[in-house]
Amino acid sequence: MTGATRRGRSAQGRAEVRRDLVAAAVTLFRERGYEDTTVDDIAAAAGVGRRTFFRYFRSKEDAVSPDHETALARAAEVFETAHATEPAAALALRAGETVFDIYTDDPHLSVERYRLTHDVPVLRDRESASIDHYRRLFTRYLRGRFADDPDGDLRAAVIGAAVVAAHNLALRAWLAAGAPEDGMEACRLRFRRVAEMLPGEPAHTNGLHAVTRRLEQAVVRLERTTPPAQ
Amino acid sequence: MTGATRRGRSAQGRAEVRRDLVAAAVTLFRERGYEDTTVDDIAAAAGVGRRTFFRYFRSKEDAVSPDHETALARAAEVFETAHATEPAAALALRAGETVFDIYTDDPHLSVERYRLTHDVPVLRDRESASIDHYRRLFTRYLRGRFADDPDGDLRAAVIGAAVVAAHNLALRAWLAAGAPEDGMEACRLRFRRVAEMLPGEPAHTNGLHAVTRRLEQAVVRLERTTPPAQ
DNA sequence: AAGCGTAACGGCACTGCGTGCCATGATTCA
DNA sequence: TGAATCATGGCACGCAGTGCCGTTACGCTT
Repeated sequence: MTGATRRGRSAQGRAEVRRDLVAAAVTLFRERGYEDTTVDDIAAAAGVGRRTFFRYFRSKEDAVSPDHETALARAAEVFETAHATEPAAALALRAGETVFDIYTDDPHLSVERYRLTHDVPVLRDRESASIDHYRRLFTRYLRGRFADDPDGDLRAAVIGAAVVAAHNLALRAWLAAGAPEDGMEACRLRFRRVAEMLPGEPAHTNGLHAVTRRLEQAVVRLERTTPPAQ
Repeated sequence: MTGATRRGRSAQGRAEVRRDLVAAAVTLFRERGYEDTTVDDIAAAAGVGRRTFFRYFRSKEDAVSPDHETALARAAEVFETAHATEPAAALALRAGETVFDIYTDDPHLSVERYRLTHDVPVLRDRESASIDHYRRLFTRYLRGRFADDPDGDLRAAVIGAAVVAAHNLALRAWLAAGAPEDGMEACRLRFRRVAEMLPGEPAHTNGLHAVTRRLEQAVVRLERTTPPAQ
């Protein structure tokens, strides 16, 4: 298919060109290296003009992780449409799922992207910045939730950073293992374990110790008067 | 001072040129905007050639935060020379101090830099990547510490991300307030409060939940057979 | 004091990214 | 069939970053 025959394509054609460009970029980056691959090379490999490449991607780096904006928007939608009574932890899980979806769509391509972002410093830094967008989004939401707490800002920052880091750890472990189909459940479980490590509600955390003490005393008191059942 | 008279300067001269370039860059970025300022403009404002700019900074962005490598190296030295018995929290505080030092050296310039990284998306993303270097450094160290723990990786990721986020929150709050001299102590205190929100030793944390569960079950069991005391 | 090696500099040319502009060809709709 | 629209390719341009080279100032030796 020459460039001429591709002119004036439909929306379906656009999606196809986009896929071709991503595939060409990822392949060339891994074969020749990121720095030694020019946009001309990518465009030529995909059978389009150089100018067209920049109509699909804002930059050369964008061809590696072009779905970031979409994923971020979806995650933002989760927070915006969330009911105020939904626990923050559950919300984080739901938002995390929307991000997972982006990767499970095409596991093989996701692994290639992961390797690139792992090996090429420029792409690694770019991904750090992308991930920080999620952190900011989540932290901003939490800050609103914790507005009444005395250390609300700090709690929001800590929990936001921790959850995003855990999400990323789980995701990267899955990708590093080659993104096996039966590994996504372990990935999800791993992500969920972050909840155990988070500081709970301040009143709740402090209360937890108090409750523990109170229960211990109650048990001691009761067991002193009554033999345990069974 | 013309370019000709500046040739063949000493090491002291180099530091001076470096300062001039940073000052020129920060000033111009804030006056005309980052995108509308070229490297030629910066070099001309500092009285040196364009080629010389790139002998002092790897990129245009580097002129805004040129001390990142130094700060990262100092923080790394803290971890490398740390004794194995020093608590991780104390270590984080010490490493955080070395980073604070970079900013307290020239508070006014630090504020200008903060505003730039706050306003210009490109610089913001770049700073996200820089901060992530600290996170990776700290997380890597913690992973070694928690190597024996079952969820060591996750704990390292969570604590590393949380501590760096807290450090950044405190630092940015201080900078946003104009970096007052008497505000650094509040900044330090704020940073230290992160320790209260961190997950403790896994045995401790899990134990707390386990104890709670066990006690609750005991109470239910006992209350089923015996009317509550009092 | 003269000479020499070194270090820093400025200028030039080049590659490559990203963008504005415009003509061209395909598609869709009236 | 003709007009409007959309996507494309090509061209030119500005700017970032790099390699190369000639030049100049400094420090050190003799």
